[in-house]
Amino acid sequence: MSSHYHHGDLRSALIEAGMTMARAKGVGTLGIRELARAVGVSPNAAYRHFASLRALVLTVAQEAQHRLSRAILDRMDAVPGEASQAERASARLRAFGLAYIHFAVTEPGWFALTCESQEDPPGPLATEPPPPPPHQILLDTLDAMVEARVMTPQGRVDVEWSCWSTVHGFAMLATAGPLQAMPPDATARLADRVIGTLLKGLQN
Amino acid sequence: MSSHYHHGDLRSALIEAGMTMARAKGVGTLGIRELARAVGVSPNAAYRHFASLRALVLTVAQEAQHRLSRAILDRMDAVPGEASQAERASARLRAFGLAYIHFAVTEPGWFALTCESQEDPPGPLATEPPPPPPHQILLDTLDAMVEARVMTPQGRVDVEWSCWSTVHGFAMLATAGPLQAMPPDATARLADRVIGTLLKGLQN
DNA sequence: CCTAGATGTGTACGATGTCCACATCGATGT
DNA sequence: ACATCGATGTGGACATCGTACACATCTAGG
Repeated sequence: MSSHYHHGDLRSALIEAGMTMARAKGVGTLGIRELARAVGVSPNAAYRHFASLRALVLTVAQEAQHRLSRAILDRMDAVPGEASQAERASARLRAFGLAYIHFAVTEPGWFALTCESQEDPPGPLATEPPPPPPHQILLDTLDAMVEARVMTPQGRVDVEWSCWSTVHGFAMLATAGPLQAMPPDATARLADRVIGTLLKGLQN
Repeated sequence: MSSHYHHGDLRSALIEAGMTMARAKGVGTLGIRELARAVGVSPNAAYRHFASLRALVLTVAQEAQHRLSRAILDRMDAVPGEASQAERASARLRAFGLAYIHFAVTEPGWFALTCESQEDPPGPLATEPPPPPPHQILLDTLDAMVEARVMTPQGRVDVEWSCWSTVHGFAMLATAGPLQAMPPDATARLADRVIGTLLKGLQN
């Protein structure tokens, strides 16, 4: 019989199973055997597509990072055309931070995955071109701010690390730190304040 | 013979072994069997002192947090008496951030441990009284700033989260993120800049 | 001195990541 | 049409891990 001895697209199936499992039970629970079980396949089948558990996790992490980027871009593109280019540029930076934190709070499992995402040599690229990584989006957003004259070129130097530190740090505190227990709407309000003082520090 | 069948102070020995191992090989490598082996004792002996591996790790994490607090307090106390109370208060906040980041960069294994430190019910307290947790140190430092009139009471609201987000986020980027490869002195300079823009954002 | 509790040992079980040999399938060339 | 070969999936084995259970040993108090 032409049974399902061959799965068809095991690689994608494993990645997807990894995403659902990370979302449901956290990053640490990702395991070769459990993932293979979820897909209905022998544990060793996974080794035809990934060199090790670490490689699998890294690939899933890359997928999680893509979703983060898309969430950020969606929210930034939803920023209305403000009166001035300057206002719009600032509003887009604020949207970046809020989207980053919102993603972390609403999908903590996926967010934890994005933190594992390092340089990755693995397999074939996805069908659709990957979005730019969050870091690149941030750089572009800041460049747009100096172009809109809301930030001076010398004020621009190294500020990406201020932005990323603040936003990433808040996301950490909210998902794995002392803000874990805070209700989501309160977290969102606090995030808005924190990003506000960040923007104040960036002026001129 | 009064052999070493009983170890004497196995609990402390396990904690210390956990600290050295976390420092050398990272947090993820901490294991009951390996720690017991390092102390020269049967794996199950550890269970007389800790309910589980998780409990052991949490206890070691608490010890790491104490060292973080002491490192912060040391550096803050080394801040010289400035011309004004106001300058000194600001300088102490800056010292807090720099000490936090310096600890993370020089002892990444221990810093990763402090991130696991949650509320902990475990065993007997240490002989000497524990230092206040970093969060409390930060709160006191900020209160001193409003007392020194370098910050208004309404400006004080929620700023601890701005400070902690920035400093903790930078530490994360430097130890587990894209700044990992940066040479330590460059990291220190960048940290100084980032804390600078944070302080600018806190003004008034 | 003897007994009871605290502390350490040994064995065992289930689960995991990964290696190896083998089975099965789809495409390819004759 | 058919043999073959590479890609893909299976099964079994091994070392390691956390941890539970029964037992050994030491130390303190009556």
